[in-house]
Amino acid sequence: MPDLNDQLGQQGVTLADRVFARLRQAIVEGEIPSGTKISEPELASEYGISRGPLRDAIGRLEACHLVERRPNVGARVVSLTQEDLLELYLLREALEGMAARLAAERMSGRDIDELRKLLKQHQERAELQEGIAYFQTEGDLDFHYRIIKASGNVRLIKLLCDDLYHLMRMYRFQFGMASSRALIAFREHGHIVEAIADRDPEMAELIMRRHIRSSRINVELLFDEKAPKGARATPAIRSASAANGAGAAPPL
Amino acid sequence: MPDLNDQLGQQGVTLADRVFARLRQAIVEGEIPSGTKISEPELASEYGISRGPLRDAIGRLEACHLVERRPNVGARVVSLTQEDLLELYLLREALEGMAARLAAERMSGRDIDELRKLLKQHQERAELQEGIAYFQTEGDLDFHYRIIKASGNVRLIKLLCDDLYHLMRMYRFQFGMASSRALIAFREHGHIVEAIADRDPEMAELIMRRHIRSSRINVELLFDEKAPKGARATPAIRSASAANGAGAAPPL
DNA sequence: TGTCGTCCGATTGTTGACAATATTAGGGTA
DNA sequence: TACCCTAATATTGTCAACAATCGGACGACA
Repeated sequence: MPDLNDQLGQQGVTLADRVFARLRQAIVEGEIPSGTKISEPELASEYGISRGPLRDAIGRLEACHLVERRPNVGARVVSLTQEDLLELYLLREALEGMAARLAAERMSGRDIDELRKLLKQHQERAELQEGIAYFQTEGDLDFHYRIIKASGNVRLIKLLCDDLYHLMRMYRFQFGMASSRALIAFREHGHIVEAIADRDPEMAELIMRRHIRSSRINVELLFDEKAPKGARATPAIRSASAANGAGAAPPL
Repeated sequence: MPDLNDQLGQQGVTLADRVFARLRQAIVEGEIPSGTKISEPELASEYGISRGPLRDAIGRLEACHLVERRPNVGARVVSLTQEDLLELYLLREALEGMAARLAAERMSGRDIDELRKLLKQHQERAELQEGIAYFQTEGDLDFHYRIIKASGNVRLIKLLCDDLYHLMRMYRFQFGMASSRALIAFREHGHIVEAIADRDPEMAELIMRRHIRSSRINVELLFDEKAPKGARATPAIRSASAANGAGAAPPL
């Protein structure tokens, strides 16, 4: 599982960079639950740094919509709403459809082979775990991630990988994923690869869009049966290491 | 011409907010040319503020891709490349196509009338100036802006209006706009409104996508004849008030 | 003469203290 | 008892100084 956006390899890594990456992971994985107030003095002392770089990091979190900030009040971890998730799916449908089309046009033969290999790995793992863990292990996001990168559109890649996908992961950590669609989704992935291998951009876009649309509708149904009215998200997974008072946090 | 994103009306406006808005405008409108190094001490003294909020503002500029930052080196105003502009158009095609579809589904009748009125105003002005100034006066962006907002998709709106559109404006200030397409574009706007008024989402998306694609191809041709090889942008418009040494900058 | 290494200056990253604002607790009054 | 006003407290926004890093100039050496 390659890191979603590896900022390794670049030269200088500042303090704010590290605390940003760390906070993002903590938020996405639910260690800091939705709606939590981000206290600057508290976090600063926990990480053993000053408020300067911390504020910088919080600013970046705000930029990718993981926290919301109000002047003179503070920042809170975003509260994920049903509507927001559906909007996210609509966006993904348009953007990843485009990515699939571009990938079919520009992806190298070697990368297509790599993609096939990835699916084969997923298949073995999926068979092993009887299809229940395809989403949880993020094999799904990994697949989508590769196609996005294969699009070659720098701005599209940044947008999806740096911003939207962390939000998607956050939703998955909170709500879990319906495993009923795992097998279907896996097959659809296969069809997408086929379309790309056939160099059929329109087909690749079509299937990708349908793929994401199906996911969205599945989520909609899930929401409707669980919470009839558009209710806020109540965290399902608990923080593993949120209650470890002071000390905490290995050095950056 | 309403402000693209009015942060008026909200309560507390911090120093960083104001300097951010100001810097963004200066960059977009070419007052601070492409590729310029952003010197923190210099700007801080010019605006009469400390480096703290200034760094915050620069961070936000980086978030919307108006400046690029390297650790321990500094920030530079982005250099607009031909490839980047074409990527931008591809993104717009997907996103605004989606916006037009959603607008056709959800726009209120009253807002449609408003949109018609806007086009009528544009027509009068366009006739007055013989079609040459449709793009320059940003009537074009204004039209697109309304449809985006009418989509009702909060995330889509933020993405397009807060980030991508400032970049588009920056390109227009640098390269100017081909006025040859002004009349055509105006007519296409009319068709889009008709499709929306007909509550025909598919048609609205189709026309919007074609509209933006035509613009892109027009830009491509323009680039090809001007600079055969993918050359960097050389600023065409000069800063009006860049040379006013010290003093400068009315208070924030 | 060209290249490498070192040093210096300047800029950025970071820190801690100060000022301004919002939240909350408490008391007074209708 | 409920509501409003006031004051205390804590948090955020801002500032100025310190430390770390980078870019360029100068000079030594092949």
